[in-house]
Amino acid sequence: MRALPDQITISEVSKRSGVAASALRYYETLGLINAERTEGNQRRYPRAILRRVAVIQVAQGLGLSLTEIAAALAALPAGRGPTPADWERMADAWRAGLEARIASLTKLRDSLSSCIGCGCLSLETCALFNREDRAAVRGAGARYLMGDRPEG
Amino acid sequence: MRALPDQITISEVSKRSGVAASALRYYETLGLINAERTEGNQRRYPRAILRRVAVIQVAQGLGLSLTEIAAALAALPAGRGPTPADWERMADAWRAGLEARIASLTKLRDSLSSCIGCGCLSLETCALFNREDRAAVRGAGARYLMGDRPEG
DNA sequence: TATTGACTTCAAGTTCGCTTGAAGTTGTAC
DNA sequence: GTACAACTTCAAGCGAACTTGAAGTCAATA
Repeated sequence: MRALPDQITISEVSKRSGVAASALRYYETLGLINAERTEGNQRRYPRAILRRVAVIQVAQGLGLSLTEIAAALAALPAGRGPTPADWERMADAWRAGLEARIASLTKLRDSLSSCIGCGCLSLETCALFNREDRAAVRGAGARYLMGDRPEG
Repeated sequence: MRALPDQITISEVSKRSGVAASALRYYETLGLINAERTEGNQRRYPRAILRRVAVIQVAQGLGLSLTEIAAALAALPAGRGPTPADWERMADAWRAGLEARIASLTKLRDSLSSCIGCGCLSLETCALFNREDRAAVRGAGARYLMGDRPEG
């Protein structure tokens, strides 16, 4: 009565979630997930890991970095899947982020449209040069795309 | 009567455009910009370079990769700034891309909202797992974020 | 003329989210 | 008990968009 029936291997998690085993190991180094080990040091996951991985995927799809996701998941009980309440709280915060992103993209589009309309080439004074708008466009990766550095 | 008054140095371009000199040199290796050289091999730019760099910045802000921008700029006369007509053509194409991005983010937000509403945790069947939506979120960088690989 | 600051090239480093490969260990099925 | 797939760790590589550093050259000024 040692091995519970819901211990699954990394390749099974990989198959069921669509996330490569190497990626799952990588997530572990970042503290997004964790696993118990067999006597021979192999990972064994509880079934609830699938939900946790699913949430990670959704969050990534929303454009969050793994670090941000790690922070969100850190608020949850240990290595298990989130409860409906947890999920609701997270999703709500993420939706707000999404909406902000949509808003700035819309603003950007409007600027571009009016820029086309007026045929302006005095770009220096153009609304498109608003830094905030530009920063909001970037998705995952390329975090230091523009103006994020101290630059001595 | 050799040196025309509109030849500016790389540091001046950098100051006026806000783009680091190292970045300008990098752009040159990618064919985005180019410069004449002094006898001593230093770069000298025509003033029109500022408009060209400005357009690069706007395009980046819209989420285009430098390679994509290079392709767009390749249609323009040599190393000079774009004419109003050029700009209009490019901006129009870019606006279309922006609108597509806004549309998929909006769809994503709606999925997330309904997901919150129903409190669903059967994430596997959730609209948020639609790959197309997720792929559309990424901005500059992280091109192979999900599902872009052959994966033997 | 000498110095200083701006410039040059080239190679290597950075971040993010992984993948790939090497070299060795474990688990399972026969 | 042995074969073989699946696992382990660790180091290195990728791609985008740059930055940083080294080592040397050029331009302007006192």
